[in-house]
Amino acid sequence: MRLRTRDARATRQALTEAATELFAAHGFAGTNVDRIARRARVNKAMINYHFGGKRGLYVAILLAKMSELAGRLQALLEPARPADDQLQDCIRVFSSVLSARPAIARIMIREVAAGGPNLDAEVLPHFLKIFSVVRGIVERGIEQGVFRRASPFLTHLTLVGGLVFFFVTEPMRQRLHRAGQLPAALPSTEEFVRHFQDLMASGLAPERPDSWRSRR
Amino acid sequence: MRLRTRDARATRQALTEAATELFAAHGFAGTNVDRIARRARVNKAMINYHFGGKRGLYVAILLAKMSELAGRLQALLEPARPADDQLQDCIRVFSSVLSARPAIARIMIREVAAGGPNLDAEVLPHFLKIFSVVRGIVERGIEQGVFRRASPFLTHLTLVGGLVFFFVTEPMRQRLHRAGQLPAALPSTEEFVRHFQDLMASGLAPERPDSWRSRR
DNA sequence: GTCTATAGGCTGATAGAC
DNA sequence: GTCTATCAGCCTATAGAC
Repeated sequence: MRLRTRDARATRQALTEAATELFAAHGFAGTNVDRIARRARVNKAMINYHFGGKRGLYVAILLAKMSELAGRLQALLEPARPADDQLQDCIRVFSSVLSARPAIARIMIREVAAGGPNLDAEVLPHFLKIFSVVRGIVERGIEQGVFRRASPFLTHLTLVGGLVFFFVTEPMRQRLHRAGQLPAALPSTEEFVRHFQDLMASGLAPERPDSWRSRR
Repeated sequence: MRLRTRDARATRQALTEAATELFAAHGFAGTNVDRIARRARVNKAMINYHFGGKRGLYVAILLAKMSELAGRLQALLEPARPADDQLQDCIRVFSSVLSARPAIARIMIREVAAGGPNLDAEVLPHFLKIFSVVRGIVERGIEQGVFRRASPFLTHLTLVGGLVFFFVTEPMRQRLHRAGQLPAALPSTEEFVRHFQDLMASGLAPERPDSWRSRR
């Protein structure tokens, strides 16, 4: 009896992991349950038994990943620290979560590109939570005088955009790299994180006090 | 005879336009040829006649859009101007092309998320051309002393990432806005472009000469 | 909880008339 | 070039045995 429960957990996890990779690579419609089950080494009827069907499995993945990401980012805000430090942490944690499972970014961007048809009342709040984290950091940074006055929402979009894009495009970069068609060195995640932290930090820094040409 | 040719052109264009929207919204696998044909008010057998099938139509769209985008960006480099001005132009032109047809960004990001299985020897060069435009601007900016030393490739990724992400997410922002679930004002394309130009400009500006704390 | 077998719907492609 | 009719394959979901 205990063993049965344990097996069920393992079955669910195997299905989740296999489906995450396949949904990321081929999209929801492009993935068939046969392949998910084969990859998970599980009978395909288990998808219906445990998740209520292909879409149920997909939504469960969406919910689990977004709630993990939002939770980890929100934890950043608890210790009161300078906003510019929190911004660095935000980029680092966001990257670390996406880096551990690049599939998340690819699934999310597909979902958003479709207009979010599966982002229901359960998943949507996690999206908004991530925005509120970034907004909080930006607004406090402006108050503290460490950031210039920039739109929190637009800053959120460029921040998340830069991060998500890097991880969404990673598989293709690696493919081109292997094929010898990438006209640049393959950047590591750490290099990217440092680059992006620097870019956002100086991009949001207060205007230079010294003379600076005012072109455009 | 002339009329026949004219009709064929119109048929191809109607199919291309309808398919562009549907591929963007639902992906390649999530779009069926019946819907494309119905939306284009064209018989579905025309897809096979004119494009050799669903995938042929998809690849034709990919090629046309990427070649247009790459061509318009490359035209920026012809007049020799300061690199920071060219960067502003690059962001403006890129946004203007994506803004006129947001579907392009969504199709491209889906394709890249899949690892680029349809980016063949014909389409790939246009991707690389876009990179070489950005790289050229960054490298010349560093030479000219208007940019700090930043990796051209990482700069390319963050630049394109921020732009593409904005347009990929636009339909969802509008949906949330209509549903009253967007916790911020809906930003216009012009606002975004200005925000992003400012962010990249100060993010790439040379290090401040005056005293600046060296934290991190 | 797991597995097999199968039903039932949908889809892309094409043959052939015009 | 365009249209209709149709086929053959694939895909999700489930009934029912264990």
